[in-house]
Amino acid sequence: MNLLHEPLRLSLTKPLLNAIQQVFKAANAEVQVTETEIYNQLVEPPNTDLGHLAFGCFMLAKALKKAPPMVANELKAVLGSIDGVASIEVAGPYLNFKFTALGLANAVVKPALNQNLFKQKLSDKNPKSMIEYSQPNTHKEIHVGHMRNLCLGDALVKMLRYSGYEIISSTFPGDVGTHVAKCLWYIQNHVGLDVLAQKRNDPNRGEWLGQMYSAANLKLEDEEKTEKYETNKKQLTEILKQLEAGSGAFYDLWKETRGWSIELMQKVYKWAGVTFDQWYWESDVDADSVKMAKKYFAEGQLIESQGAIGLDFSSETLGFCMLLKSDGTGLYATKDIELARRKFEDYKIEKSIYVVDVRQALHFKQVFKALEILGFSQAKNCYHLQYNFVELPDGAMSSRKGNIVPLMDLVSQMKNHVKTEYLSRYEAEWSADEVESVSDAVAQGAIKYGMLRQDTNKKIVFDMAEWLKLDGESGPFIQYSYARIQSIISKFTVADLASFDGTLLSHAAEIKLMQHLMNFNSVVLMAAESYKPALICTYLYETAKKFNVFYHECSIGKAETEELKKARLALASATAAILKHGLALLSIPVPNRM
RNA sequence: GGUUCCGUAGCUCAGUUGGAUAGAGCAUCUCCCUUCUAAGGAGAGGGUCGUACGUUCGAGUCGUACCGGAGCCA
Repeated sequence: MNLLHEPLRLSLTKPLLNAIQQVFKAANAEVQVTETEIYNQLVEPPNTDLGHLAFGCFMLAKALKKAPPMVANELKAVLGSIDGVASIEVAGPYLNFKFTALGLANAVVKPALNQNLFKQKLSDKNPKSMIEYSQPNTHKEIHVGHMRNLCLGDALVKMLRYSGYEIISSTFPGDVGTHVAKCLWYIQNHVGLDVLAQKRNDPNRGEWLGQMYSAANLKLEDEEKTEKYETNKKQLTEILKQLEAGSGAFYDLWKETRGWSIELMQKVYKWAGVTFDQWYWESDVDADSVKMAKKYFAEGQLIESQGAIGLDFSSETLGFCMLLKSDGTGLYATKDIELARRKFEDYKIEKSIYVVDVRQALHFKQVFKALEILGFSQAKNCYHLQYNFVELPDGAMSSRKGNIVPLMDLVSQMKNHVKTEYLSRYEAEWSADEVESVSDAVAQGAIKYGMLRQDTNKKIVFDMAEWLKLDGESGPFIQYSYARIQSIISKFTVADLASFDGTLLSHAAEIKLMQHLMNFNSVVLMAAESYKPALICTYLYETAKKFNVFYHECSIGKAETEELKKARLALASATAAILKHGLALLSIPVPNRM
């Protein structure tokens, strides 16, 4: 299925296959096992003292009708020596392999130094895919909850591209709907257009708009049971009518203020380092989606039920998927079907991934089912990557209720915290520009790592005080290790690093580090194909931890010989390269010092 | 009521697709800066993997039922 790409695992598969064939032949048994299967069954032992890779003999034992330890012994007897392997030990049902320092160094330190490690194509099946993520609404403020979506989508795009997939990234902001009407209604009736005019020159006009939206909701809720209710409702309906008609004072106001929100989105995307290949707008698919639904109804592909038009999936426990309300207007599902059609046609994609929170699970099941019924063969390759939401210690976040933490607030608090707590000691030494850029890089590390480290199906409780703690398992921990390596590299320059002697890297800390480094591409591929950026977070954290042990136990500056110093420097540089490439997959930059 | 997800150390979470002695961080308690950045390292304590059956050589991982929490639908 997947290309074999990890050289040390690969070096064991053929000898193991030969040995297995011999053992089976001697037992007059039929053997059916491939190199790929052997490759996939090579696991890491619980600790490095046992070995660097292990092969469990359970399956073979079953086929041979013998006890696993016996099979392990038989295999060892016929295995002979393998290039780059220092020892083969039997431990119960396991065959444990230890590599030589040179074998490890050649397999991972060299290719990391010359960058070849990062140029491998990891997967041979790479359907052209689109990843849609970040669907913020205009006229609302972007908060920390949106960041989880942004980080997930962005990391997936980068991980899959790294693995060899052709990926188109897209975003689908919601720039129409009742939230827009509410916001404009509040400005018109409770703030005044003169205040709005002043806001034209405010660099934070996008944020202001979001605050107006929250204020609008509070006002409307307050007045819901008063005599003002009917008036408010009428006014909102009028605004919506103008927006739909595409003309009138509110339509002009919408066009202008929509731009303000888009500015805010772009500010956030720029900070996060995110770019989209394609921007789809809800306002753009809106009208066409209704036309499309009417056409399908005319063709007899949809059914009518109590005045509404749609598809009945109740036999599949998906309920009724409404596409046209009795007043002839469309719904979210209508738009998503039209949007999906455009994605298929515009880009000829085979696979379509949606990064949207778990609350939309039923919605996407219905949409994918509808696409299938309507004859889109790509429907079976539509995938909803659902993640659990971010909430505050006192409950769910909601722009409607106004209890949100605006993303840019978190960013500025984080940057200030980094400056005052950590960077102040460099004030005399560093330029203001460097303090600024390093604090920003660390803030990105803290926020993005924090959003990605947890599995997608677990919710994140956002507590500002907790997020500002930057020790232990965190993005900055990894960045810190990287910065230390850069510091060493700049201090001890060695000519012709690539010619280091790998046999010298025999210290336990060096072996453990290399043994871990060799898994980089395997972890990235697994993370990419299972849509789990958290796997890369854990891997990089472990890498930094193992480097720190090496750092404390194996001095580079005080190495006994120049050759050993060179070899350790090569290992440190290779580690830095892996940390940098790994963090880049999570869109986290690395500072040269911090 | 139907349906999906979650339940692992005091707290927040990992657990390589069923394998070796269940691991990290935070918090608590000890050590280590005249040595390449202490945002670091070494060590200690802390577990009935929600409960009960079942599947098998083997279950935190798979199945069934129940308990508790969350989401969506009606």
